[in-house]
Amino acid sequence: MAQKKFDNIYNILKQEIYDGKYNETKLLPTEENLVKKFDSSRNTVRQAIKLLKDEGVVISVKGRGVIILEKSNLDQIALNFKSFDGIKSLSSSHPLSIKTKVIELKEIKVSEELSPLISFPINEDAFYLERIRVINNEALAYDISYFKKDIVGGLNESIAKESIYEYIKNSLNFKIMSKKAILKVESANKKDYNNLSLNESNCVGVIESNVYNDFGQIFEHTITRYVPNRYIIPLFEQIN
Amino acid sequence: MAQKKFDNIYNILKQEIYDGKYNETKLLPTEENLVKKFDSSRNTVRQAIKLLKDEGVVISVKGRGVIILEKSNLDQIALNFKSFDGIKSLSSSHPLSIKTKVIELKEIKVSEELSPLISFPINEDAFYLERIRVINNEALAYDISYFKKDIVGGLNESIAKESIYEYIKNSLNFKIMSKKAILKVESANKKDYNNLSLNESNCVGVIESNVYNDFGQIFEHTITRYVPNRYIIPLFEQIN
DNA sequence: GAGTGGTCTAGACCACGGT
DNA sequence: CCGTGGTCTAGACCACTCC
Repeated sequence: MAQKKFDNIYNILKQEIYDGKYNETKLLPTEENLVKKFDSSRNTVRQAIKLLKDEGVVISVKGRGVIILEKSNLDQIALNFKSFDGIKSLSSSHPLSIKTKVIELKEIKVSEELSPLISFPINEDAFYLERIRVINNEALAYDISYFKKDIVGGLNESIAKESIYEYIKNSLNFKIMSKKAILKVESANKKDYNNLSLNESNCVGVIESNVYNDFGQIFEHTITRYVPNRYIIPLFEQIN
Repeated sequence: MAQKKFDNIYNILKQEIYDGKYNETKLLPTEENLVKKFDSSRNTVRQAIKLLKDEGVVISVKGRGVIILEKSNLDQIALNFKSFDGIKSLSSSHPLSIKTKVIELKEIKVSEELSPLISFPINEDAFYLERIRVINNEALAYDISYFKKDIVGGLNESIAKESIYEYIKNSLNFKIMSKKAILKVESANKKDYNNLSLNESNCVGVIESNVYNDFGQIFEHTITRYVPNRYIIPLFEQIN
């Protein structure tokens, strides 16, 4: 399943936790015991534990041990949230018919005013792309995206209609490495009323994000605006 | 400043990056060179780099190096976002007058219906607390919180009016370790209209969170509902 | 092929929690 | 006091990038 040793240990421990193997103590075996159990070094065991910590499954407390977190109702909701650009549709009980409608795709030069808003240099050649996400015949979200032309090369409507990320993964010689975003609730504007199935609502959720490639360059800036009551975004925070 | 060696290295590197020392290459020195520079082991250097990665300052690519991320307009906004329960007020140009108004504080027994909603066991003794956050005379957010009585002990109105977290930190024998949350946009309900300065808006942002102590126990469940156009929540995601 | 970060090992001492 | 996780060292080999 996993060739990396610490990844393998991580998976086994996660499964064992899930199966309730440590329910009595609510503690993982000590690192020393895990070293023996998996015939590995302590560093490797600690890497596996790090993964569990990052995921919110355990915390480790010096002098006490590695403690399994109590179950939360938020866990289930936040599970496999990868479905739709990091935000998860609430209507996932039925198989979704997700359609992407391309409203506009054009080439632009980044203006002085636009530049600070999207973190692209002035005069950069870019694609401007506007898309609506229609789920089960409701327009639940739309995106305004900017892509740097010199990084993504050629974009056309058929690529934009399918997955641009698939296109990047399969056809381009860089990788998508990280994403910075902020999240807001805003009053709806004219475009929102035109594009979205807002019903009586007069607000939208807004996610504004920059996406980086494996050279540390921003190649995409996207503003996603989505209707209320349909999406959730999972968060996890470690204190200290 | 920092007694931990890797913390010290992290701070120095972050400052150097900020000062533009590596602007030409957009690369940190190789790990081997950092080992020499800081007279440390490679593991220690890698821990420092790990901190920079977690913070979205660099990415590391095998065979290429540790790459400094291009600056994003979202960085500045997301900076020091610790101000208000993890969400940052947009009106931070002036010093804020944040007041907390306690609406209700009572002891309850968790019912069968409530239990799955807040991840507290049925019949658990808990405090129910309702508070409004008034910022510059506007009611911008309110919280409904549940605290496990056997963990937080005694809560009273004067504690609730000030910071409960300060009370925990100073007076109780456990630590706050992690927080799981989800974020939604919802239509406003009656309570929202009563409690918040919604103006014309008919939606609210909702953050629902569980907070853990250093025994892995959930001791708090809070639902925060806040007005549109006033808050942002920063997000950061590493791919792979 | 040379240089990079990723993984892994086998030790050591320290700080903290619980007894 | 003992056992725990936190930090740190000094090495090794591998997978990947780039020339």
